[in-house]
Order: sequence, then C-alpha cells, then structure tokens
Amino acid sequence: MSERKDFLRTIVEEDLKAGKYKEVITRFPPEPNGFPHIGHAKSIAINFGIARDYNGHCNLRMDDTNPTTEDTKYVEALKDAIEWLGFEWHGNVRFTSDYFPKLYEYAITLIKMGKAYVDSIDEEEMREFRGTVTEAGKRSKYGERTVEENLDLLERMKKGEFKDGEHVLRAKIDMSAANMKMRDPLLYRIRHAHHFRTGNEWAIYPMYDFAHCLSDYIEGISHSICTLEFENNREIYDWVLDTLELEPPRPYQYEFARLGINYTVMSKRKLLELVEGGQVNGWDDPRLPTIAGYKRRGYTPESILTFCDQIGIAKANSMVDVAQLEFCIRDDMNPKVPRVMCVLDPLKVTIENYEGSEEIDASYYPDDVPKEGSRKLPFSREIYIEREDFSETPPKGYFRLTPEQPVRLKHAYIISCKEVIKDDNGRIIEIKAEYYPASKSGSDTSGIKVKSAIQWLDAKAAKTVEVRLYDRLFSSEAPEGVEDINPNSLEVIENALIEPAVINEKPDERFQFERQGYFYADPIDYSDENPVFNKIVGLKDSWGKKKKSPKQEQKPQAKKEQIDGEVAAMSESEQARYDRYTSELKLNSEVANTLARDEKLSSFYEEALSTLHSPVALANMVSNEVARELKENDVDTLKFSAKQVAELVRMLDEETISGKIAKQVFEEMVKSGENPTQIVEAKGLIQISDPAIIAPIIDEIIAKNPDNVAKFKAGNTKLLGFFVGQVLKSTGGKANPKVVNALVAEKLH
RNA sequence: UGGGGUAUCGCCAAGCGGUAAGGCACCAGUUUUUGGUACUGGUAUUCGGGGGUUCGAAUCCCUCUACCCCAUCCA
Repeated sequence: MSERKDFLRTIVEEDLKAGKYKEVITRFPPEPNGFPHIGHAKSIAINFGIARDYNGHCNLRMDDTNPTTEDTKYVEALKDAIEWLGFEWHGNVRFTSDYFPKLYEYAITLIKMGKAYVDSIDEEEMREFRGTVTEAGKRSKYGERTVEENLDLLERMKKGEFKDGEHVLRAKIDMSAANMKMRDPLLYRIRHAHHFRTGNEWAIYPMYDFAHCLSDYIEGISHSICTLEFENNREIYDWVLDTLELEPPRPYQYEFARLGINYTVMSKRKLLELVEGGQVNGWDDPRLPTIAGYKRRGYTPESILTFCDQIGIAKANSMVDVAQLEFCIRDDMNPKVPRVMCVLDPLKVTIENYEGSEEIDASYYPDDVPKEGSRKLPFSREIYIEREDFSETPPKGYFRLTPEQPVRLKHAYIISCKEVIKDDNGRIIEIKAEYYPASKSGSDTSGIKVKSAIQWLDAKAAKTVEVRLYDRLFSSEAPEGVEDINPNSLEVIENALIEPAVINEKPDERFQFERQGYFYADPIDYSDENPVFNKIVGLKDSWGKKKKSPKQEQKPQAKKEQIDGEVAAMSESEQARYDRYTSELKLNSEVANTLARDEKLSSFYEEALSTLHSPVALANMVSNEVARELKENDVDTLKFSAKQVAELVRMLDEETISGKIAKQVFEEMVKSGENPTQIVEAKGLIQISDPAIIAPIIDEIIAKNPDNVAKFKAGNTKLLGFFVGQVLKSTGGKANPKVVNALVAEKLH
C-alpha cells in the first residue's frame, strides 16, 4: 500500500474507524458491451486495490441490464483483463441479471409506497414534460394512477403484454428538481429482446439508476466507487436506498476522475470505430489502449499497475502524458530482460584483415543487472551493422563509425573504416573495414579509445525476423477521431536480422534489442519459421532527441489576462444596509458587502451587535466564520447563538484569547453549542502573553532546529513563520502570537 | 441560462491556518563496452484572477473567470 493515501482510502479508513462497516466490500461493475481498456485498469486497480489494502474483498459484477448491447464475449474479455492484472474477484462472477427477481420485488414495494408509477406517454412527450435545465418540468397525468393500477400494469409489462415503449415505470420524485436526474427517473422499460443470460424470460429491464444501487446493496457493498459523470446520479442512488428503508448498513457512492492519456482515445465508441473501420487490426492491436492491446504489445501487468499507482486518484479531469506509462514499462523491463543484438536496417561491413571465424561468449545482461546467463556470438569476416551507425559526413557530436572514427562492435573488436563502397546512385552499400586484434572485448590491450559500442551481426549466422515498430496511433495530443490518425503508426520490417541464440535458445519472450528498445515475441503470429517481434517501447534516446530539436525553446507563456465579470447589483435594501455598515459602523467595504448581501448573515450580525457593541470585530467574525456555517444551514439549525458569538468576540476584544484560539473555540461551539466562556475555562485556553514564560520555549525550539536557524540567518525569512508555528504548537496555541513573533525575531538576530 | 463538480510546475499529484511533498518530462554533472541504466544536483518567492479575515492563508470568507458533467426508454 502506498503510504500516502488518496481521498477514497481516506474515506474508507474513516468509515472503518467509525465502525460504519464490518468489512470493506467494493465491486468492479462493468457493462459487458465492449473491450476493457486502461481506464478500466485504473478502476480495477482502485476497487481491487482498496479491498486488498483493507482486508476486504471485491466483487466482479457484470452490469447487464441492457440486453441489446451486451454479449458474453465481452464478459470473457473483462474476466481475462482482471486475471491478467493479477486480481481475484470474490466468489463467482455476479450479474445484475441474477437480481432481476429481487429488483422486481423492490419495484413493487416502491409502487405500494406510492413512490413509483407506470407512465404511458411517448418518448417525445416525456422529453417535453421533463423541462429544461432552467425550467421546471411537469408530471404526466399518469402520475395519478392508483397503486392497484400501477401494480397491475407493471405485472402485465413484465408478462410481455405490451410493446416496447408503451409504458415505463418511473420513480415519483420531483418534476421540478434542479437536478435533472431527479425529475421522476425511469426505473424499468419494456424491451422485447434476447438477453445473453436470461434469454426471453423478461420483457422488462431495470435502468441503471434503479439496478445499480440495489445490486450494490444486495451484495453488501460498502463503498461504491465510480467515475465523475455519475455525480448527478448519486442523488437517485441515495433516494432509492433511503426510500426503501433498507436495513443498514447501506453502500455509499464516491466518484473519481476517469483516466485520459494523450495521443490516444479511450471511449468505447471511438475504439469501436477504429476496430470496425479497419484503422487497426482488431481489439488487441498493439497500438490500442485496450488491455488486450497492451498485453499483445508486450506490456506487463506490473507496469500497468505501477502506472495506475503513480497517476493517483483525484477528482480533477486530467490528461496523463503517455511518457509516464512508457517510463513504467521501461522501468519494469530494465532489470529483468536479456539484452540481445538486432539490426533493423543492415549495412554490410567486410573486415578485410580478419580470417576464419570464432564464437564470442557474451552475457545476456549488463553489469548493472544482477542476473546470470550468456550466449555465443558467431563472428567472422562479414558482418552487418545498423545503417544509422555509420556516417560519412557525421554531424557534430556523432559517436559512431565514420571514416575517421573507430567504433567498438559490442562484445567484440574495435574496427575502423577503410573504404566506403557506393552504388551508381551514390547509396552506400558496403564498408571495407579493419579490426584491431588486440582490442577484443574483455582482453583489450590496444589502448584505442572509442566513443561508442554498436550492435552487429555475423552475416552468415544471422537469422531473419519480422519486427513490428509501433508509434503513437494519433498525431494529435487530444485526438477527435479518424482524421487525427498518425499514418505511420505501424512500420513492419520484414527482414530484420537477429542473433541466432534468440531463436534457438529462446531465453525469454521479452528482450531488449541493444540500443533500440524493448521487444516482445508476438504471442499470436510468432513461429519458429517466421519469428515476429513487437516493439513495446523504445529506449530513452537523448541523442535522437538532441538531433531533432537542437534547442527546445520553452518560452514561458505570458500569464493570460483574466477578465472580471460584472458583479450583480445590490437591491435597494441591501444597498441601504451596506451604506449604514460602512458609514455608521465603519466596516470595510468587503466585509460590509458580504454582510449586506446576505439576509441570514446580516440579521445574525445585528442580533450579535445588540449584545456587544464591537461592530468591526463582530463583523469580521460573522462574515468569515459564521458565514461558513450559514452557507448550508439555516439559523435555527445552528447549535450556537448570536449571543454566544458576541461573547466570544468580547473575549477577543479583551485579549483574553488570541484569534487563533477564538477559531478553535468557535469550532467547538459549532459542534457542541457550549458557551465560549465555559469552553475556554474547561480547556484552559487563556492567552499567554508573558515574555518570561514564552522566552524559554523559544530558546528550546531554536536549540532543536539548528539547520533552520542557519537557513534563517542565511536569508530565508519565511522561516520566521516556522518558528512561530513551532512555539504555538508547543503551547497548544495559547501563546500570544504577536509576542512570540517579536521575541523570535529578536532572538534570531 | 438552473444544478452538480474541478482549478497547486510542461503532465500527473500531495497538502486540510505555521518551511509549497513526490513521480513523469526537462536541464546539467558523475559512472558506463547500450547516446540505456544508476547516482548527484537544478528546476513553483507561489497555488485560476481580484479583494477580505489573521501575527501568519494554497488552506477560512466574499467575488469573478475558465473547464467538465446533467434535459437516452444507455451505463
């Protein structure tokens, strides 16, 4: 478990501590209507991860309430994804369809309570009756149906007596609710369709908002975690469970931001378009962000999970950089995978002073990877190197082979270029080279310094392989659709060369092709006759980057100008109050404004003012602290009174307590409604202003923090606050901060 | 436009009135027979803007702005 908690884990811990649930039970509830992608992986990591961290469990539930879009092949894909990621669901796979009978019973209960009715208007009318975001809707006349009528109709709907769309069951809530979702949401619709599990048994199917909360409840879920777009649905979730007066405990819903990654798309619709439009080769195309795609490409489950862990969980819509994912897979591969040599674009090199052949022993792992294993590298007169590793006219900073610059053949000898052979078009077709016999890797006595070591392959022994190079599927950071597709996202190299050990010995299925990247033996297309490797990800390439963009000028974008909107005008009475507050009571305009514009606040203020004539201090307290409490509550639900607030301010005025303590006392009043004087007395919160008491505490703090003293003296004046904070902390907030400030400043100078 | 959310470095993200964590990316240096890895150091005088409260504000109050979600018999 990561030691730093996200907001969901914080909630779970609080609930556990409060004894709200015996056990944490989460669920991963996909609709089986598409292939899971890395966004699902995030949700899986959260739900299964939380269950694991708190010794609870996580269910897998297929939310199969819409028979027309769902299919059993998707449930298999979903199960595969979870297993591949290494999680285990609790018990059997659950299906919302398992609960159809129970759900139906709950619907009947709701009807009997007068909380649901059968509506029989058509879709168009329903839309009209729903109103708009700014206008209230109205209930159809069918809302008046009797319980008996509703019961009868629902039963006949279930039996299949009506056609699709003739009737629906709706919750009877509020057609003028500000939350559109609460305007009598649909609970059931008629659907004469074949369901992949229940067949033709049901003619009616529950809607998400009805089925989901109850399925959670039925399974004993404690924390129902979903994505942000369901925030508005939470109110129905609560309404259904509360209205039914179910036996506690009941689940609560929490939302987090779904995952977005740049240069790709994540919506089911867009993914489907790509697959069906033939832009990619199926759901497991390695360029797709589907779990099947990552798996086929060679990503490991560990790397995906690490990624999910690194990006965190929050509520801000965000777009994660693919570089973060790429880092995770590289980081996972680096210490695990054998290094091997592969040449993608071969250039022939003839070593003119070499006769015969030999086999060179070479470790699969570099010195910094503590793993054992090696293979034989055939070596003879004719070899291939990467075309990019030779340059006749090298750019500045080029480390590889040139007519003037020798290079090491990795694990073998140093060579230098003697002659460049070109064809009629001026294309280089061969290099004539010379090797240094004394330079053999491991026993080099030549004393020749080279700037780099390159991969190479013996011409006769090298094996031909197919290598598939993948680049990002889209060229735009936030692709809209097909028009943003990167035309070069797939490059197939049919005749790459690889060392024979990779094919013959098969030391692993994932490799680092030295200096190129990590590659994976394609699980489907690979055969001994036609080996195929997928590029998982390239190595970091600081040379390639430098070449492409010599200087990446990062101009700091100018701070964007913010336009201030109009502030709503004050009404006449508000204006009158404002004028009186500023002129008569000498309040500053901001405080007066806050008070004057709020009916509740101003009357509270004036009531307090009648007890204590301290207009400014009172105004500050009311417009800041009391305002917070009055935001969501009415005056009569508050536990404290205006009189008590006045009392608190009086203590402040008399300097019995500090402003800091006043806040603390106020919090207490909000919770308990106790008198401020009593709170202060009971907790001994009276302010300490005597320097004789404070000074020794400061000395102690200074003695304990020599580093910070030094930093302060070096000019970090922010640290004054640190010292004041420490002193206040050790006095329980009671030290008079003004005195502390003065004393600390004095002692540190 | 009503309601519900969100805003902290180029990208994620901690932070809950007392020194602006961390990761990715980036830059520099050291090591290196991978221009990889590893290691070291550098990157926010400032938290969407403006006010206010406070000895002290990213954190509390007011206000403005931008973005996301909601008017499927989808989930």
